[in-house]
Amino acid sequence: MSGKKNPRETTLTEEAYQKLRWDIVSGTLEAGSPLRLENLKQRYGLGYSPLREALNRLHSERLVMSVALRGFTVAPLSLTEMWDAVDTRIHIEAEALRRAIKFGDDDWETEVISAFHGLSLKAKKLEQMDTPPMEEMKALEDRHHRFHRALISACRSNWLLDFSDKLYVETERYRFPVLGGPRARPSRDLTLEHQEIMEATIARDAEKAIALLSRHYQRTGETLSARYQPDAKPMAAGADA
Amino acid sequence: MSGKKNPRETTLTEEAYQKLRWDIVSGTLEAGSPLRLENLKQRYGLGYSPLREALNRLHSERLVMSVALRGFTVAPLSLTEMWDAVDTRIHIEAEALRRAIKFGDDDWETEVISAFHGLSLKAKKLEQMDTPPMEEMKALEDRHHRFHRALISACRSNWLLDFSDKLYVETERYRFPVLGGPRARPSRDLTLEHQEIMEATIARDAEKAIALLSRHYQRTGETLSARYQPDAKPMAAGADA
DNA sequence: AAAATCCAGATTTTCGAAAATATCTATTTA
DNA sequence: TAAATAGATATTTTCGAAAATCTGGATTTT
Repeated sequence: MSGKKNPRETTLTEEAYQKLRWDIVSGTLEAGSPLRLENLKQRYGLGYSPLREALNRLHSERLVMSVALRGFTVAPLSLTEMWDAVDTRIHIEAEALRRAIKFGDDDWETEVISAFHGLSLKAKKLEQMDTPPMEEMKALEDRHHRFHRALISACRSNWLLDFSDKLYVETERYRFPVLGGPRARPSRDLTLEHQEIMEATIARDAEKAIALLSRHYQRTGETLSARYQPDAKPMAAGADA
Repeated sequence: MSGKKNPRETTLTEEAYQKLRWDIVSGTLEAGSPLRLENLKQRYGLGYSPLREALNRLHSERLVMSVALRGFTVAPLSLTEMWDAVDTRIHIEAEALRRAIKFGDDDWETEVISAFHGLSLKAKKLEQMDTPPMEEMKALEDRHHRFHRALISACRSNWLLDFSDKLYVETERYRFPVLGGPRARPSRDLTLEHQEIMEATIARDAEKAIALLSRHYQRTGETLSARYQPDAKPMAAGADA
């Protein structure tokens, strides 16, 4: 049932990319650790070519570092890099949201509402579970991404959308351990925050929607900071790298 | 003298990347045309692996399109894409320049001035030539990039710098045929524009510098539009793709 | 005739061996 | 002893053949 039939459904490069990406974002492959091709070949049962192509793609997304002739490593985590991603994301998506609110049509509104619902349902479901399985975490991530993408999807700029995606990937990595870690989501109602953003957007109140979205990201950054600061271990090299 | 000794100076992937990139940006490889591996293998005398890796890298920079199992093509040109790149660049670099002016130190100022001089000298030299050789064009491009990069180099955001680089590559492609084409640079003194930007920046007048930089990019967009509009042929598929 | 099926030929993708390069250890030299 | 050199090992990079997949045209079926 799981779809691993013989007739391949996609390229092996794509498979390698998805698996590596997940293992990095989820922390299975630790930040900073070297990615030896022989290891990966064993681990995923794939040849050199698809692995290299996947690693190069991940390099362009800044999830892995690469030094010519010296191979690949999982990109390090650092608070300053995290904040850079958060700040830049606010700058990019504020503009994108402004334009989406200006240009968005009925289909866009529908997609925003639909994505919000899909997200909040899944979030409620996961909240009630003690230890959600990986599959569910992944599904939640997908819906979260879909919602934020939907908000700005009508901005009519492929470049803004592209950059937003890049930054989503980056911040996903920092957010993940928080979600999975000590289930402390204190004094914060994410679903409410999403709902308020959604409502201001649909109401075409650009300034309010932008302010709410910015605050949403800002708070996420603060949560991550608080999470990492006390226990500096998981971070690669202090908060400076 | 040219450095093609046996002991390799860099990876073949890098070599493939540089050559392909240049051939695309300069228009030698026409927009939209297919990039068959067998051809490229002949053309550059390289094997499949380095070529594929280079093509994937160019794909992530949007210079080539890629469809799984159907190979690569040179990315099409379109006016709307060009304007998207220009507008996004203004948005990104305005913020980056604001921060650079805020944070920049003495070294930064020095680099900005130095880069400006390098650029204006080379520009003056090229202006006096009838048909500048490719090498000189390439050198001018490098200095032009160096100048614009220097302006924002002190912004303290790797993401803004990264995005700016991406957009530079994209716009370079559209700018190139204009430079090489009918040498009509009517009523426009690029060196003066650069100088004004540089001076406002060094004077730490953020608003003025941003306004000048934005206008600079805006005008470039208009020049390119005017260049392409009358003769719609060179564009890939109208102005909509 | 239109749609569906099947076959070459062309092209991409993948593999693992071979070449190139880096890294580590032992040995020599100053 | 410390620095320099050389050799052995580990790792990445590159190559071209083989496998998988697509494309377009001819043949068959409805």
